[in-house]
Amino acid sequence: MFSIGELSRRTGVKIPTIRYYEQMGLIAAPDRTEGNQRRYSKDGLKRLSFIRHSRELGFSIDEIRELLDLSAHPEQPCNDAHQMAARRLADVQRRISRLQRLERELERISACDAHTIADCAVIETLADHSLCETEH
Amino acid sequence: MFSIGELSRRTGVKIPTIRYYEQMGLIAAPDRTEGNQRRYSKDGLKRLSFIRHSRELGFSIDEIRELLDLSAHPEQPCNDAHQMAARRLADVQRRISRLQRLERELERISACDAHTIADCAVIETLADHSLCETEH
DNA sequence: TCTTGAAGCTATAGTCGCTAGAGAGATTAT
DNA sequence: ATAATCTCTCTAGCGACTATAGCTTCAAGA
Ligand SMILES: [Zn+2]
Ligand SMILES: [Zn+2]
Ligand SMILES: [Zn+2]
Ligand SMILES: [Zn+2]
Repeated sequence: MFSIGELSRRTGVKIPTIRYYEQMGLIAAPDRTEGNQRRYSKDGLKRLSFIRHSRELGFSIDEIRELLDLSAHPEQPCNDAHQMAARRLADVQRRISRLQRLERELERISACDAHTIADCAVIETLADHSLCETEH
Repeated sequence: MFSIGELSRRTGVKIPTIRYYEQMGLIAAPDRTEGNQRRYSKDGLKRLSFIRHSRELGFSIDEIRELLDLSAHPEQPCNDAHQMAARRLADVQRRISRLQRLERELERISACDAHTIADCAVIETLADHSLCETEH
């Protein structure tokens, strides 16, 4: 049985975040001591680790709720899980390409060799998107 | 003189967002008609376009405030603007590499060829980060 | 056993950058 | 004149936390 602080240390999830997850119904309300403090089991630790890892991979709270439901039914087919991973992947790829376009523009404007604002490529570009090479 | 709706159409910034920017002090409160409706000038249009483009390139509201201040002083040196662009670029690059690590992991787990949750690589990986190839 | 300091409790509000809705008043076109 | 569309203010909500205040409980050392 761990206190919330120990659970936090073991999972890397901050204490207020653990309480927030409890409120959101992602983790069950754990048993309490006589003095009303939360005490977690190994299962609680596993569940929170699953949540943390899913968050790190970019799943939303709602998606994690679904993933937790899936993982509780080992005999079920895993198509749904595959679909969710595929959606996540597609989203990550969209973001990457958007950021890469930004990267190109920022590199371009960072190459400004003017000395005053009046001629600065950074300021000029911000004022006029048609100076950009790509859409964003 | 444009109404807020016309300003919105011309800049692509939604009406509530324009009012929000006014409240945040990014744009000055414009003149009003007798009936209390906002009327914008060409200058207002320019300023909002600058803001929109800066947002698209990823600058925060606070950074945009600084950039607008800079652009109002054409005779000043532009080092500050360069520094801000460089910080933005570095941040974009950090995000890209983080997303690329996620992309690799998501591609890996999406290659699951199991049929049930019990053996599904997606669920297994979420439960255990040590199955990952990279940090994230 | 007592004391002290760390840890935990609840409840509320704040973060960022918007976005949505209600209910009223203004403007424009026919 | 009337109807359709716009605009007004104000308030609340989004997601995923994070911070603060004021209190109570726990655990370890004297
Ligand atoms: Zn410059
Ligand atoms: Zn641009
Ligand atoms: Zn699978
Ligand atoms: Zn991992």
